[in-house]
Amino acid sequence: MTRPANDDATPSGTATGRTTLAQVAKRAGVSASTASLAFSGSGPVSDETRERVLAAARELDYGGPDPRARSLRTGRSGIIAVVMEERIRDGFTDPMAIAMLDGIADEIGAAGYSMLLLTDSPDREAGGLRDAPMDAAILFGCSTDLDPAVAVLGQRHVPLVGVETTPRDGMRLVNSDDRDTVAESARLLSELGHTRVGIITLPLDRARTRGPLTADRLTASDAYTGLERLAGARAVFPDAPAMVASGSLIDEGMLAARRLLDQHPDITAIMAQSDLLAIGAIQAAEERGLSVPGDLSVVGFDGARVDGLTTRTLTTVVQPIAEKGRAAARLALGALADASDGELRDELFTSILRVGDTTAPPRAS
Amino acid sequence: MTRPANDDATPSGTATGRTTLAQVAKRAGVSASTASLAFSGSGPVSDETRERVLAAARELDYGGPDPRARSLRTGRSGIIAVVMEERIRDGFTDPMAIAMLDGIADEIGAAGYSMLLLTDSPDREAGGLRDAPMDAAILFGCSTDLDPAVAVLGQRHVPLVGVETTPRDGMRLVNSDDRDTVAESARLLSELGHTRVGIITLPLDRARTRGPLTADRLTASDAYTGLERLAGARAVFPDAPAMVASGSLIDEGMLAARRLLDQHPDITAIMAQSDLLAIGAIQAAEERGLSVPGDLSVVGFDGARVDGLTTRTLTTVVQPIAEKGRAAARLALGALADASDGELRDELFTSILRVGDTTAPPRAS
DNA sequence: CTGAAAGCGCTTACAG
DNA sequence: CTGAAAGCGCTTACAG
Repeated sequence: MTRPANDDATPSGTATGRTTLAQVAKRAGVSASTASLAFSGSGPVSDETRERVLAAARELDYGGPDPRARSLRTGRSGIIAVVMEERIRDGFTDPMAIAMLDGIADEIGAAGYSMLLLTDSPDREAGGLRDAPMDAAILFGCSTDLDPAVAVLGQRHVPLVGVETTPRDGMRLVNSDDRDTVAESARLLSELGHTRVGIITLPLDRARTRGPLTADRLTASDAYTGLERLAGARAVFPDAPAMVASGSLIDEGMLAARRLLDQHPDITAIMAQSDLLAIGAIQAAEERGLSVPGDLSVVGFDGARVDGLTTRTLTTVVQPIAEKGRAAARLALGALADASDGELRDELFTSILRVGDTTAPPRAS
Repeated sequence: MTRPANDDATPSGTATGRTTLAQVAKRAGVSASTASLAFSGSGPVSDETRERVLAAARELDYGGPDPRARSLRTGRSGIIAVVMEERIRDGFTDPMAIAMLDGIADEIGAAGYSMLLLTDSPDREAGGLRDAPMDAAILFGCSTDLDPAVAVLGQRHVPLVGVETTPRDGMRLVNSDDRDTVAESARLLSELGHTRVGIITLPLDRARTRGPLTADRLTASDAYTGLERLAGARAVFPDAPAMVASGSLIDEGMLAARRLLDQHPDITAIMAQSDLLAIGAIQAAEERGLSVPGDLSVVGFDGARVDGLTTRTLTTVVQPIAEKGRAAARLALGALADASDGELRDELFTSILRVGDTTAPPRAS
């Protein structure tokens, strides 16, 4: 729909004004093939010839082979797309998203590829998803609903890698054993003697609706990450009340914890589905005079290093987030190498429960 | 150098396996031109013909025109690059960077373009800067040194827009009046009665070296943003001691403030060059029993909404950061529309001093 | 080590 | 409203 307009100052048979490889070759007195080889370094060219070509390029102010033309010819654009389901402002307030993106960029950059950042906001037409050049795409986010993006990209036959998403046909996956590790942290609480535990979850629908988790909402949700972590907690505490946050934010953790403590004043521990939510829960507890972990134990998830919070060590599940990003990038790059795709396998990462100073036995009541 | 390898499963005269527009046209019984028009919607095609083409596409599982070919033909890739000088992990811990990126993405997306994210880390070969397709580039960061990126991109004749950077030939600029607004916040302190003020600055060199700002370091630095804000503060307090932080982080603000308070125990106010640094300064003050603003006034810069810090309102300079991002995107897009480039002007934004509850008269001594 | 030729898949004047 | 033709700028077998 909205697509770069071409105005009219562009090709139509006549030159565009820009220097081309052919012109450089002519000036250097060699063929276009040789000039091409001189630039790419991927063929046998005498040093002297190469020098002549590069000199000609300098004289003509030639900036190197046009990536657009190369990309058409080679069938590769050198671009890997990363698709987030939220707008940048929301997605990147989460340090986990940033750390993963960093891992992706690392691996992609080392392979000579660049990263195209696309958002799959529900309110916008597919945009870059439909039109942008890309050799593969990595999808991530809280995964409430990536179907539209998957449909568009699948239609284009772009190899797809999902991070923390529901398994889907024709899509490689990078996941971690969240359910198990959350269950492990729940058992820690259980062994400490806790029996009444509250849960703060990540968003469970696209609208990011806040509020108590009802049976209806649970059934309606398809938010992979949130549901997995919830299942882990409820494996140990089947009846634990849960409050849904509208994002992985400290402020959201505070809001949810306040409501949880209001509605269930008897809980002795809170399991938060992210470290930011956990930090918010701690702040909420402290603002009403509850000490952590004396009066309330708090468990997080992520193992995020949060700037400005050096005072205490959160009990949390540390996930290898940058490594997950790198794995996703490797899968995406791998899908290009093998046309056969057969060798590529989903990657399942293991996280580790780190016991900090925010958990303790419940106060004798 | 490192450039997507072509392996060998690619074009050489024979088909690549993927369906092409020509095949779709043939099946629909129309010419390639008509099929193209049916997809782009930019020409007169009867509804019935269009339907026939789209049906043929569906039957052949054709995902739409190949962006690589379109881009060669039209001379546009539909991609705007955003170049940060740091690695993603570092650049995106700054909420200002994220907010600006959000503004950029907004405007770029609305115009049907996508955003390529490149980093210009000193330790890596130019990477995407040299090879990636792009129609224009936006450069930002703390601007200690963007010269290498500018050189590479300039060589490629890519239109350039700099945000908060030193003016440079052939590059459009988006800046704000930081020097003036920082001076204004300094005058606020002065009018409250402060005479001994400490400054915490953003990084002033590529290595992001911490420590007291000496005359030598000041001379050696070319960090546009940091130097401008420093000049504003010293316009009012010429002799104010300054401590250089290694990033815009709460933890860095704490470190710098501690050293400042150690070395200059008589200061009654701290001017920080970012809100995160200011928050760190407040924490440092409180950890040694100084109350803010009773014992120490603290002024920030940015007007960032920092998650988890709802308790107080920082006195700070609020800059229209997302608007700056949008302006940068508009300039980049504008550079494509006008080949003539003549209409495009630098954009200078105005920030506003917001007086919060972290400033007060100095305690009578 | 170098050159001539073909063609990647599309879009756009142009002519009807 | 539709078709035939040209060509965007490059890279890559292939032949020498």
